[in-house]
Formats: sequence, C-alpha cells, structure tokens
Amino acid sequence: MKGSRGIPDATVARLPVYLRALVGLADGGHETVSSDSLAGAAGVNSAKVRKDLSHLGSYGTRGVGYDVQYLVHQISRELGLTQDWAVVIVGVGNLGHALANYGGFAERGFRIAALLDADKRRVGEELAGLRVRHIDELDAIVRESRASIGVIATPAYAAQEVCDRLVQAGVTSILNFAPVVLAVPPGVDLRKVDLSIELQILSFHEQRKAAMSRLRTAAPLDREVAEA
Amino acid sequence: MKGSRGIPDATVARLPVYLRALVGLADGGHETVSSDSLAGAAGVNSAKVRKDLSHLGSYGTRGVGYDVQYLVHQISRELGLTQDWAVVIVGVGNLGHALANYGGFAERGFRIAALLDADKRRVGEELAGLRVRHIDELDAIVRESRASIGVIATPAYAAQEVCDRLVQAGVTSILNFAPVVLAVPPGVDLRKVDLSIELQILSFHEQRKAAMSRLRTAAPLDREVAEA
DNA sequence: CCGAGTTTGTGCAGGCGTTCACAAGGCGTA
DNA sequence: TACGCCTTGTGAACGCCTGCACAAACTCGG
Repeated sequence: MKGSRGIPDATVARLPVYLRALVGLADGGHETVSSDSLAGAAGVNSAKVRKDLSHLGSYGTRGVGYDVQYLVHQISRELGLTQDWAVVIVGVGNLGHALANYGGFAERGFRIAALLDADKRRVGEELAGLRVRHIDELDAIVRESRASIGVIATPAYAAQEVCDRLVQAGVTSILNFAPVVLAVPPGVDLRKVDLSIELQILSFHEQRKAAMSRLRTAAPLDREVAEA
Repeated sequence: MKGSRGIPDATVARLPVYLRALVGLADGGHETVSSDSLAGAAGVNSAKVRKDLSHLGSYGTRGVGYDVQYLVHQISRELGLTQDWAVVIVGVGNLGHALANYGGFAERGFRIAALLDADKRRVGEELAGLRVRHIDELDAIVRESRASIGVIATPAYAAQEVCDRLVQAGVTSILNFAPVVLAVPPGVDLRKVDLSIELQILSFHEQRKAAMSRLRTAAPLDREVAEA
C-alpha cells in the first residue's frame, strides 16, 4: 500500500491539496511559505505538513520555510503530474457531460483522450471539443492514445462490464462514479466517488446532532417533571 | 469524532455500502445473509463486516447469519434514512445539472428542496422538475423547507461565500464539490468530493507502476552492460 | 562574531482501525 | 438428549496515522 519511496497513502492523498494551495501562493507572488501558513491554507495542522513534506526529502530551510516554486515542482514530480496522462471517459450522461466540461482535468496534465458511450444515439455528439465514440472502439482508442486511466460514469448496471473492458484494453487505473462495488484484478488501481454514500454519512451525523439537541431540550423538561 | 453510540467513522462510511448490498439481496429474495457473503458483495473481508455490524448491536444469529430485512431496517435507522432530509443544491452548472438529475438522491430519502444559482440568467430555468431560484432567496428557502444539508456545486472562487451563507441560513451539513478547502464553524459537518484530487492520486500510483515496470525491463539491460 | 528569534525535521507516545483466531452459541439430525 | 456443523461476536496483537515537543539549524541585527 506504500508508495515508491514508502510515501504513506494518507500523505499522497494530501499532496494534491498542498499543491493547489502552493500554486495559489505562487500566483500571489509568495517566494517562500512556512509549514504553519501552508497548513492553514490546506486545512490541516503544521506538524502534518512537515511530516508529509519530509517524505519527499528535505526541501525546507529552518528559520525560513519552503521555497514555493521548488515545492510545486517536487510535489508535481512525485504525483506524476510532469507527464501527460491520457484519460478515457465512459458514459456521457449528465455526469459524463460535467466531467468532460470540467476544466480541472487539463489543468493538471490530464488529457481527455476520448468520450465513449454504449448508446448509439449519443455517438457522434460533439462535447468539449471531442466527438463521442462507441464503446466498441475502446480497444483501438486505448491502444492509440496509450490511455492508462479510465473514468466510469455509466449507470450502475453497466459499470462492471465497462470496468472489465477497460482492464481488458489495458487501462490500469480506474475512477468509478457508478454506485456499485467493482472488482478489478491485482495491479489495477480503483478509486470510487459515490455521492449517495457521502450524503448518507452526512445524514448520520445530522441525525446524531438532532438527537443531541433533542436531549438538551428534553432534559430540563424531565427535571421539571421530576421536581413537580 | 465518534458517533452517537460510539460508532467509528470508518464503520459509518461502510454502512451505506452494506445497505446497498443488502437491498440488492432483499430484492433477490434472500432472507438471511452470512457475514462472508455480505463481505463479498461489499468488497471487504468478513471480520470487518462482523465487527462493523456488532457496533449496531447483536442482530445476527450464530450458525445462520443475519436477517436481511432486519439489517436493512437497522442500518437505515442508524444512518438516519428513515426520515426525509431536505437538500439545497447551490450552483446549476454542469455538475449541478448532473446532481439534480441524479436518481440516487430521492432513492434514500434525500429530497431536493431547491436549486440555487447566483447567475440571474439561470434563475427560472426548469430542471429536474424544479425552478432554479436565486441565491438571495437562500435564507427563506432554508427556513421554509427546514433544509439541513447543502451541496456546493459552484466554481471554486464562489464556494467559500456560498458556504458561509449556507451556514448563516442554518445548514449544518455541507457536501462540497468545489476544488477548494472550505472553513466552517464548529458544529457544521463538511465533506468534500474532489475529482482532481482523485485523479492525482491515481496518477501517483500509475507513475509508481510505470517506474517499476521500467525497472524490471531496464534491470536485465544493466546486467548485460555490466557483463559486457 | 554572538545571541535572539524563527522554523524545520523527527523521536515518541497515544489512538484508531484492521485482522486473526477462537470461544460461544444456535441448528439439524439421529 | 447428544453430537457435529456452521456462523457470530470479540479479545488481542499489529500496524498506520496523528500530534506533541524539542533539538537542530538558519536568519538577522548589533
């Protein structure tokens, strides 16, 4: 589960957040940044920032802080953002449209190689400067574009088959938006984004808060009854 | 960080996955399910399932398994899905459209109370059976609908202000899709979904795999050179 | 050059989560 | 009732992550 030089997963997950904050600082003309202020911008504490960055090597200067530009470079390199990644998006429904038009892709070296759909009525549609192609062209597209990342934005029932075909075509990293648990062979990385699950987690905490405030308002009432 | 009866966060995050699997099993006519087969459907191991479910109480029967219907009921209750939650969605761009049309919302008791946008050209637009309203109506809408969950689907630059206004209006749980770190006061739950971060994490692992396969193909070459 | 102030890098302890392994308990059959 | 089989529930060990606290190291002003 560890990275190439043993970078913990938890750190890898935070590096993009630091990177975004650092790019903002660089645009703002900052030359250096302390772990404390970077922590503020990233919403974590400074000890975590220092420990995370220490995994990349010792790029800071005691008494001064970190060189913003240099840190941007190092984190980008570590995350593999200095090279372009070709991404294929399968499923051009509402979510597929949103993803295709999302500017954050190209911004960090992710190039959309193709938009695919199984519905022939959608094939040929123009979207984000690309023509939607049929899922049967997947093999050829992945081979030509050397795409190694696939995004699944299909309905749940189609996701596992699409996943299998992506793997078959040679994709080794998959980002799944469909609300199903997918199975992939060893060596293929799979991450999922599930709106429904996020809402249910919020619901849990919301209920907990509601129960607590009910307790707080009910408790004095109980006491009054007890005193009566 | 613990739940009402001390349910660990990691368990809460898995309960929706179990729930989805259980609903599928119930539809398939299964009366009971073992921790092992539920684990298979949820993509985890059986020890985790048993420990997670044990936090809800002892609803299983040794030698038999868990009653599917009963477990669905208990998990739903624990997650607060037995009541309706009103949700306001701010930002009706590409992502807002996708969210508004996403069926997974209503499916689990999440009712979209309103769609809001700051752009007056978008106000009045009909979307998923709702009329888009202006962000200035937020206070009134939250008060009327008793919405406690807000979804931010705006551009990054607008997200913090929208967040503040949501909190001000009385929303206590926020799901953020904008690629920024938001600050919320204590007592407000905040979760984020960030496509760009997910891709960068995949990129990291992809690079690691690429580096390893380069090593494997390069190593014999080095040996040849060394032997020459 | 020296001392005060600042900030990094890290050893260490504590907490949370995962997994193993097995005792406890329930069911079916004879 | 007794026995064998199956599955849950959980104690305990391990590992990862977090956060504290402080020594090390650098800058700046005099």
